[in-house]
Amino acid sequence: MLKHYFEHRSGKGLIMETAERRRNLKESLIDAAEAGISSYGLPGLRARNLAERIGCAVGAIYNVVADLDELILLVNARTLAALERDLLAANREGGETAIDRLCRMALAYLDFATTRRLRWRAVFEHRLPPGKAMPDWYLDDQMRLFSYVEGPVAELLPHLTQSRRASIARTLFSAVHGIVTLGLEEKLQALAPGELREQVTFAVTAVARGLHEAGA
Amino acid sequence: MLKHYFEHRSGKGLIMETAERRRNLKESLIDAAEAGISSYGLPGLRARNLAERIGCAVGAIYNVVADLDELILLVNARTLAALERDLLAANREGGETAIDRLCRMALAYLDFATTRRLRWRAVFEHRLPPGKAMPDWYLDDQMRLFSYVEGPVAELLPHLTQSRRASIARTLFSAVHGIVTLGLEEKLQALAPGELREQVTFAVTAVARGLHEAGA
DNA sequence: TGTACATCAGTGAACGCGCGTTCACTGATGTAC
DNA sequence: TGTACATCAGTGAACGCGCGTTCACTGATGTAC
Repeated sequence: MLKHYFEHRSGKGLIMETAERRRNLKESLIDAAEAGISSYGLPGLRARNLAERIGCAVGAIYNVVADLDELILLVNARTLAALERDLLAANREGGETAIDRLCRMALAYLDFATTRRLRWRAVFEHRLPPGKAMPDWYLDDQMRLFSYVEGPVAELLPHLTQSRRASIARTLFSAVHGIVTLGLEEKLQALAPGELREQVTFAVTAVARGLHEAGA
Repeated sequence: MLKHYFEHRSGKGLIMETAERRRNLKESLIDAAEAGISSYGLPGLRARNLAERIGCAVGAIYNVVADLDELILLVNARTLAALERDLLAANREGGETAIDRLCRMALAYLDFATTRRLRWRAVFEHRLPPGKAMPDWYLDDQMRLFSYVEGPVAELLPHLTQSRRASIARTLFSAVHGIVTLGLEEKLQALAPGELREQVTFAVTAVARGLHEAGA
């Protein structure tokens, strides 16, 4: 039946009209959700709001997405992907030492979090209701971020086992995450803009030096 | 008028009957709020819930507290005070090197966060509505935590300026905070219990060594 | 000490709001012949 | 190509819920004389 449909219409440029509209709707739904979160954080994601912004009825949302939770996950996945790009770029950029590359990645993380503060925070603040479990693809997206730090770490300490390297990469990532998180926390006394950058590079180089010394 | 009241009643053991009941109510209100948050996080704090738990009417809450937000702040202040005690104890405990003491404090932080996970998380998750500002006493409570790290840091690097020392202390604190936060995040792949402890001491010693080398 | 009055802690039903989600309906799009 | 029918994307009013907060009321506690 579906095959027949394909054959029947192929070549007319009208294939899957409605399926395409569906995709477009989903796309602009995510766009709108992203915009809302970027401006107001997770509370900026309201069904009626989204519907108004993309010009559809509230009910239409549920043709394309099961939940608002699913929508948040989709937005967060985008955020993770964007961060991933920035980290990769920072890692590739130049041919300096591993420590330099680690610093650049850490600073890229800081920049990302600074410029997309609310969207970035949503990744950590959102929690699914008690019953539901995170889909695997999302968990993979998260874990992959840690792995980008492994390259420079391996270069710095070539004789590490795989699991040890992964552990150190995660530690390094988490430490930078903490400095960025508390540094951007407006509940705390604000840091001078440059000071935060300095703290990040300082911490990364200190750890790296300490590692190097310990590894030797 | 109030004086008269004091004189009139003094020595009867009935002084300030109602004021005392008020204090008691406030106390058990905070207790109940703390219990709710400890079990269910911030969503565990509901007016009707609290009233039921302490056996009073919903309205009574508002005789003693302006807001549920104020109540959350009071609970968080308690949490910060408890953490403060643990950190101080860890700092005082023994007479070893500064690095050892830093590690013990970091581990104390980890233990605290582990055993009081939801209550601890509430400190970071709670946000006041856009209009309201954090009271100063609360901000002080938060900033004071950073300062406990300064002692060992000063010992490690005696020639630092005051502001540099404060900055390094904050960085160290934040790094540990990040490792603990992501390590306990159940959204992420769980770490083996011992591995997290190892990561924390590892990071602290690495930074301390790096610092020492840089300072020399 | 006793009495008349004032205060205000404590009550809990009711208010008001915001929100996610549903569902009976409609009409445009797609299908079959 | 044309026609009758089926599907299902899209609609938006309505449902249902949970919640913070209020407020008219009551009675116990405190005050004045």
